[in-house]
Amino acid sequence: MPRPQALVTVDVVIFTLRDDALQVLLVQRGTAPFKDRWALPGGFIREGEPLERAALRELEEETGVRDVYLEQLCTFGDPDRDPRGRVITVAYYALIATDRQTLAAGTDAAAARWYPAGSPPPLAFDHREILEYAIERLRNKLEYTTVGFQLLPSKFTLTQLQRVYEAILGRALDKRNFRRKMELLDILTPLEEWVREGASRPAQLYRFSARRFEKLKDKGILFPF
Amino acid sequence: MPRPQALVTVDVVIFTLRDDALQVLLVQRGTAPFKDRWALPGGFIREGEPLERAALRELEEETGVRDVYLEQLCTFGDPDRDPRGRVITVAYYALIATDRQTLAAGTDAAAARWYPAGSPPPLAFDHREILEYAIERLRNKLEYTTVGFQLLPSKFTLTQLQRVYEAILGRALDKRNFRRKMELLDILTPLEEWVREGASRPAQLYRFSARRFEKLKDKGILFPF
DNA sequence: GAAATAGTGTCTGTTAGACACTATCAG
DNA sequence: CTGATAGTGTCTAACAGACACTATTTC
Repeated sequence: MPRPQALVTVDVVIFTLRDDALQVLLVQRGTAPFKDRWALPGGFIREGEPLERAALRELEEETGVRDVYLEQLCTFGDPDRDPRGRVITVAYYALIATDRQTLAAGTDAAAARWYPAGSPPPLAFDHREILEYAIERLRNKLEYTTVGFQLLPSKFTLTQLQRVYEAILGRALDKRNFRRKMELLDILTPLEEWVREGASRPAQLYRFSARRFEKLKDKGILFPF
Repeated sequence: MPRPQALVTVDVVIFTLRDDALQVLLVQRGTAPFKDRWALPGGFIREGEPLERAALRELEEETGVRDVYLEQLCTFGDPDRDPRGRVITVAYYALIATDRQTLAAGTDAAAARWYPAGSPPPLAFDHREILEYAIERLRNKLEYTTVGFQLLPSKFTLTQLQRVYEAILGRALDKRNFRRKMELLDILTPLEEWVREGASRPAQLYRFSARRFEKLKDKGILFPF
């Protein structure tokens, strides 16, 4: 029985929140195939390198950030997805907090840009498909996990948190209902700090309480959005 | 930059329901490594073969069934997960209806057996991990999709359907609440047929109505288990 | 005091979960 | 009539969703 070898890459869909919109990091390809096209950051795995570590490496090369939320998404392996031959890619997605989204000055990031996740430019390979799948997964995860907090700084206002949910879900949420649910979930710790956005009443800062969330999970309580 | 080639396999976690318990198909390995150990059905992808088609092929080789529910699970690629070298496996899981679970007479199935999914024998490679992950995924999917129906014949009784949910969720459900929810979801079509299990009152047969389910999905209504 | 955002409470309809008895069949 | 499984209804507590005004700040 034949055992064809394959090349293996990892691609990372790196999300962040900018201007109250879900955005994704894209890099412009410098070489063929798809030269000059935009693509998801990614590359070949190295000898002896675990898949997730390869994804973390690509992520750090492009953004300079570490310790971020990273999760495997799906594997794409159509025989003709890459004109160079049989290349199988394991896709990951990552969430970058708004206060950590500076791009690395490294060589790889020469042509890297944030794009609105919902309206990217034409993408190389099957990266459009990967991106759409990642958005859908993120939307689902938002409903029963706390991934949303990964997009915010450690201290945030309730309005900022609501913006995260609205940006990902793609619809407006009622302020009072949103706050009531957060109150009910009891996973936020209010801080004795306030911030002011322009000329208006200051907003109280909160911190995510992972410990309380663990208790909720044990009881099987899920998020209600 | 080095581009190490890798061997790519697919492994399939094939679930079915037997004796009111969730069971999984395992095959006994005939060759090293892990000779004589039980393992998930799977094997190397072929030249030009898409991943999902490879999984379907393995599935059919072991069970003889086609047209079953199959979904990609996760990809495992630790450098030392296979002593033969860098072997990356794309794991799938499949659901076989109780009335289609006859094993193929083919060569591969020489040593194939159903085992309770929760208490398998020692497994080769990292297959134990793959199996546990598949069970968790199935449990989650049960709550917001109709995968449960894939484990039943096209005609089934409400009690059979409840057994599916109980087997996968691992807990007893209240008969009246279960039936009320199914009634409410309105995705079952009652048939004018009854079956008798032993010496008792006959039970009405139902059929899953995929069309009504699609309507529910459009409205964003999910399953309430 | 005008503009801007933060923050707060009630009502209603739906649903989840707990709970026990009658109906129909074979032997 | 016994044993076995099918089938049925109510009450309560929790939650989702709709909805509008006051509070605090800058300029």
